[in-house]
Parts: sequence; structure tokens; C-alpha cells
Amino acid sequence: MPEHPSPAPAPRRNRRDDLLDAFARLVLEQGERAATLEAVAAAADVSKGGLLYHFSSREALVAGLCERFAALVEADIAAATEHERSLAEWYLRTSSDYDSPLERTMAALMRLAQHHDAVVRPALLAGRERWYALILDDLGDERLAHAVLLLGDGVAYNSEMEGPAPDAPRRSSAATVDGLVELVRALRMLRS
Amino acid sequence: MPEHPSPAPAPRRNRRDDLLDAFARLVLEQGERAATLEAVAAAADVSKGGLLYHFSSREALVAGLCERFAALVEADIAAATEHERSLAEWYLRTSSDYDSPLERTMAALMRLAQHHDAVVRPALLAGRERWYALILDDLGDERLAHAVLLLGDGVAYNSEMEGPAPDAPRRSSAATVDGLVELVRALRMLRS
DNA sequence: GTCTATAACTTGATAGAC
DNA sequence: GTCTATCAAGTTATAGAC
Repeated sequence: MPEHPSPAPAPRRNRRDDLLDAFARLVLEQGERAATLEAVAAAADVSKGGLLYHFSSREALVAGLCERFAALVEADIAAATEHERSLAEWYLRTSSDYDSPLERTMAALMRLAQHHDAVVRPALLAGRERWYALILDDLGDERLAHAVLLLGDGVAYNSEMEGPAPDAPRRSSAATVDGLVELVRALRMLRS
Repeated sequence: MPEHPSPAPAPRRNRRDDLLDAFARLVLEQGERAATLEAVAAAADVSKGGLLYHFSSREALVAGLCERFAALVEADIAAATEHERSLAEWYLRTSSDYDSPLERTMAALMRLAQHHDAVVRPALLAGRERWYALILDDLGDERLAHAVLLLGDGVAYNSEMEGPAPDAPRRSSAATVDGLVELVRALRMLRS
């Protein structure tokens, strides 16, 4: 399909993405209850009607987040495979990236998991299984792989809980995660 | 203070507790959004007016859960101190008790933490600090104590996520937690 | 202590103008 | 594609009967 020589053929950031961003941010920072259609629209500088053109219901907004999550997981795995020796370490380290699109999307979905059970839980579990297989392959020990997954959950939960705390001592800072990585390394040695 | 010889002087379960139970359960199982005053009242077999006699607003309901949480933490610590050698092991093991009042209350509060930031977060952090000090004292290593706390978060998150799944293989079952306890033991050896 | 009735407001969603 | 206007249903909270 030939294209007209438009000056910016790049995958331009569109309104849909802005709306999903706003939705995720509101859920994360103010709770599920505060993320009303009106609030989401306002946060994305669109009217309620504008929002409903892109996502025709609240459910559609949630489904949109699920799709984004799956895509972000794949992108993350691709990046991990390319850049890091140990996938387990990458997983632990990135779990504390409170601000990354992936962590934000996942954290938001966790909060929506109960009310939108049928759509959200499968999406979350799929991402989890995907990572588990890779980490197991990396570490070669089910128990250890499982521990890494759980540590990642803990780190992510804490980063989210602490949020963008300005000065408070962050229990899940990068320095702290280094300690975890060392623990995992020690356990790995122990096995061999 | 002398009491009349009433037949049942026991700390009888009252409506307040029923209402807090119902509130926590709805938040946990259906999400924050579904836990409306009407839904809570209905789940506790009381009318909305009845609920509002005991908790005069939604905020009061949240504050009530916070108080209960603090009390449950102290009771849990008392039980742990009495029954178990290693507080760290107790902590890990009880993190998978999806059905315990303590875990349920904590999980519900996590979901309310964003919207009711000022009340809920301090309550949650206080319980956490309380346990951290004890586990650090038990294990004698900050990094390890921290890892135990994070594993506990992970286990709790997964138990909650899996919920009362009828037959699915539970990643956070008691058997799985045994594995984690062993890992922590191995790390402890490594240090000495 | 518990109920019903109701006030005041918010929410998700539709219709139709621009 | 985006907006305003509008609606029915649902939400928190109050008032007052029992």
C-alpha cells in the first residue's frame, strides 16, 4: 500500500493512548473509584463525549488496557533478551521501575482485576506465565524461579505503595534491588 | 466494675464487625467500586440506615477497617511470639492464609490505599514497620529481612489473586511456601 | 438500633449539533 | 473526531418513624 509523502509517517501518539494513560494514572494514583469516565476525559483534556467515541464504554477502556499490557510484556521480553545476561535479574530490576509504562499498566490492572475478573485476570496471568517460563529456563530451578516471581511482586507492590515519594527512604529503590539480585545469585551458587 | 450475672458475658460478635466483614469482603472480591453502602448493608443483612447508624459515612467504614487491622497485627505478633521459633518463618507462612481475618483486612486496605491515602497508608506502613523490626531481629541481616518482607507481599498478592480457586494449581499454596522457608534457611546458613 | 423515604448529587451512556 | 445536552440509574447522606 503506497503512502502519500506525508512529513511525519511515524506512529504518532494518538488520543486513544492519551486516554488509556489517563485511565491508568487515575486508577493508580486515586483508586478505582476515582477513575470515572468524566475524570478520565478531563485528565486527557477531552470531553466525555470525546472519550466515548474512542472507548464506547467503561469495559472497553479496561479491555484497552489489557491489550496494551500484553503488547508491553512482549516488548519488555524482547528488550530483556537483547540486553541482559540473566532474565531473572532483569525481571527483578525492572519490577521497581514504578514509572515504566509496563509496571504502571500492570499495577492498574491489578486494581481492576476483581471488578472485571473475566477480562483482566487472564491477561495478567498470561503475562505471568510468560515470564515464569523464561525465568525458569534461566535459573533452572522451579523453587528459585518462583521466589524471583514473588520477590518481583513484592518489589512492585512496594514501589507502587511508596509511589513517587519525594524524599522518604524507598524500600524498593534500585540499591535495595541490588541486594535481592545478590541473594538470588548466592542461591544459584548453592545449587550448583 | 461488677457485672450483672448475664448468661453470656462473652465478647459477642456485633453488627459493627459484621459490617466491616461485609465491607472488606466486597472490596476484596468485587473491587472497590462494588463496595457501595447499599451493597455492604445488604451483605450484612442490614438496611442502609442501619449501616449508617454504626458508621456515619464511607470514610468511617474505612477508618474502622484501619483500626481492626492494627488490632489484628498485634494479635498476630502475640501469637507468633508464643508459638513459633522463627518469626520470619511465621510471617512467610501466614502470608498465604488467604482466609485469615488479618490477610483479608490487609488486602482490602491495600485496595483502598489510594483513595483514602491519608488514613490507610499510615496504618499499613505501621504494621509493616512493626513486622520488619521483628524479622530483622530474628534474622540479623537487613537484606534478608527485607527479602522476607517482599516475599510475603508476593505470596499475599498471589493468594489474593488466585482467590478461593477451586482446583487450579495454587502457586502460593502451603507446599510452595515451604520451599521459600527453605530458601531463607539456606541463605541464613550462608551468612554464618 | 434499625427501618423507610427522600434529598442532592454523580455516574455511565445516548443523541445529535458542529 | 469532538463537543454539549440530556437521561435513567445509582450514590452518599439526612430526617424522622418505629
